[in-house]
Amino acid sequence: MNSPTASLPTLTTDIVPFAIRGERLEVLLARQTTGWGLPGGPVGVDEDLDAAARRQLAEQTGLSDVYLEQLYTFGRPDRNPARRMVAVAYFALIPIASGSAGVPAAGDAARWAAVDEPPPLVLDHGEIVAVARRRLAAKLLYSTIALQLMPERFTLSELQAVHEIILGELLDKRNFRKRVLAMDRIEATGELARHGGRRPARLYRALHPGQVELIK
Amino acid sequence: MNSPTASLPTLTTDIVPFAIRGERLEVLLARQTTGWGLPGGPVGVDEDLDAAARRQLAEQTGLSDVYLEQLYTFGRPDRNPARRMVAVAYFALIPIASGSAGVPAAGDAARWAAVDEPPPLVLDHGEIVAVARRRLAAKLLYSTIALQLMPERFTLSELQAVHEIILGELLDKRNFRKRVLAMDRIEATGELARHGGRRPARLYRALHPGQVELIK
DNA sequence: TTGTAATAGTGTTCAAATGACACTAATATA
DNA sequence: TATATTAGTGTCATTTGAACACTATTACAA
Repeated sequence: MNSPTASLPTLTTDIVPFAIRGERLEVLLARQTTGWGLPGGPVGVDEDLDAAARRQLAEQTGLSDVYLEQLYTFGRPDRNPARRMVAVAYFALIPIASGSAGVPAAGDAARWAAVDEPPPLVLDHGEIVAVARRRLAAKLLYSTIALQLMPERFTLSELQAVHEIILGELLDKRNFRKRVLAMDRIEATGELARHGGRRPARLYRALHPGQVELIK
Repeated sequence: MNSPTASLPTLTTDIVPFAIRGERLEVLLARQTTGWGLPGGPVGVDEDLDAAARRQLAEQTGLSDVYLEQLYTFGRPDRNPARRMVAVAYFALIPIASGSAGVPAAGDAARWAAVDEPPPLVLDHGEIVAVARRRLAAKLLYSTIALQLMPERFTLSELQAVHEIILGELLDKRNFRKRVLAMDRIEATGELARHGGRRPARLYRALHPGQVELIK
């Protein structure tokens, strides 16, 4: 091994970028030399870990200004047969594309994949996705993390659908509304969402966008 | 852009070894050149992260076979002014010394300190201890993690005292017993603990020692 | 204009879990 | 044998959580 710091593992970040697309929870993958994997890569020698994750996500997928949370550090010596690498894993939550923009998935260097039917991923990235998914589902129940997946304005039905997709089960509409409104972390904007052919829904917004708060 | 073989941050582990001693929650510190800090140090180039934490804990404090859990990875570039270091932090839970043995705190290379009145620690180790303490308290409420701090046999009063010390509040004896027995993770051994001058208490043991299970 | 299809929105009731609360039992020692 | 000390136990009220069905509003088609 001829790395300049022979006694040290290479340190990288890997990011699991989640978004709700269509009726599914999906992950944004980045093309790598040996196949599809998570966005990520080496941490600069004077670069903050969070900053490295943000930079790599932006460089490899075009995504910026998203919610990012450190997940776990994966360091099994055999996780990369070629070279010892330790990965500080993060997950990112990307709001549902509201209207035009959508996610700027840079050409064919990136692609979305359903979390439930993922393609084979390089190294242990499949395991990292699974850990991230469990963490996300667990946090739904006692935090406002789901709001990070929503656009700036959203209906309660949309918010409920996001919960149902991540948890993989249907929720009772009345109980769900009681619960999220009792949290007191969203407010009605007074506007209505028109979607044609049906009753319009009230639009809500997060009271503290960008913040994830623990409930109870 | 940083190439993978450019200079790399040094990767270390730091361990927060908790134990209940006397009526307090304490942390075991290791003497370092610049003062007191957490046990830990550089990860070997082909060494697993968990294994590195275990090794360093054993080398620096003599402790082995303890519960170890990855906490968080601290990587602010300025956390060590001398050299860029990224620390994968763990916490360890050391059972209450039952009887003779006690903790083999290797001479004056190690010392215990109360978590609530810690001495000044090197680098950001004070912050790491605080994060670990919060995580420990949070996990008390929905897991069997407290059992890792107990000796093989213990009374319910002792277990309650451990909870009270970590949570920093008094608990109702009847409700506490109802709750821990309903978890169905400990069993009475049939033996009694004699302590002189008072009614003897039944001794219990963990049904699945070494395992930390989530409840509900 | 009226009917229909589609989604939005709203309370109550029962069961389960939680939290507050006080006395008797068993031992060692004075 | 009296006292001090800790162990051990049950009930009731409140809160929380889960199940459950109908009316309201719109766009569009007939």
